[in-house]
Amino acid sequence: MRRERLTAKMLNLSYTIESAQPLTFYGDYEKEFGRVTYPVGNALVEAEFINGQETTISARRSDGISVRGEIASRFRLGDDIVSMYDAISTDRKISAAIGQFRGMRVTKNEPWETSVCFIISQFNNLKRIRRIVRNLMERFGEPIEGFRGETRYSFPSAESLSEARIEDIMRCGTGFRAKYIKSAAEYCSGSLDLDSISKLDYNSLKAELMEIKGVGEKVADCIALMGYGKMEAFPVDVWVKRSMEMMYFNGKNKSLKEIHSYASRKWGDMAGFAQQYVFWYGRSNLRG
DNA sequence: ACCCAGGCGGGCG
DNA sequence: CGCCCGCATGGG
Repeated sequence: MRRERLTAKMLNLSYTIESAQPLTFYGDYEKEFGRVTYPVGNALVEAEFINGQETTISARRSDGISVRGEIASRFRLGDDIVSMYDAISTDRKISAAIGQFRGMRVTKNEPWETSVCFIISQFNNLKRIRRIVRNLMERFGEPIEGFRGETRYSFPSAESLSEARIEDIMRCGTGFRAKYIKSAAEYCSGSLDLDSISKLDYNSLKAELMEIKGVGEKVADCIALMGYGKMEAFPVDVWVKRSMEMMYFNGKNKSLKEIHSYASRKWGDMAGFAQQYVFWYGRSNLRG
């Protein structure tokens, strides 16, 4: 497979891959090589990131299709990253977060895969989310031969998971989320077309997503942000709540509604980009 | 042993 | 609307 090259500025692969996005859960990241490998449909994509003045990306995919579109879309290479940083650098607190993780990008992933990852994320921790997703891929995905002869797996489709037995889904370690996965798979392989709702505006999209059992406000915001690229979405989990309270409310307890409206006023249509920094900054520095 | 994790559905006032 | 509870599982 021929490699293709792209360039990007201010793109840090480690922060992007490690910061609890879908590629954190189903991508294989080899830090020492700056290389990430992940399935796209039943094909495999490999991308190596070489840091320099700009970041050079050398990528290939297993099915012979040009990989450029996939990389450009996944890592949002068309974004004007300078003006995005400009838009969210509103104060010293967020600037500190940006300074610590400069180059961390919000990725744009496949909606179904994003939905499953964040349904699993509820009341869970990063390590377990990753293991559960891997188990689902091994059990319900299709095997793909890796670039070095190793066996990897595709992300299981909604159709295949809709036919799975709950107890077999549970066997992947999903716990009480198994019924949500099964029901979401039935819904998304049946009456809901996740592709067709991509044209909706943020609020309508979020409402549609919340019709999926197991998808509440936070998960819907994660799917809107990382599955549909809605940068105004601002998912508030325990870490974002904690961080926002520390950064902007003197550590005082605030409701989700207050945090949402504050973030929306402050960062507007770039709130989701800011959220990734608030989240990862808080989780990295406040933990323990 | 106890507490927590990128929350949600359901029931109640 | 807001509040409270239970929930599978594994790691600290």
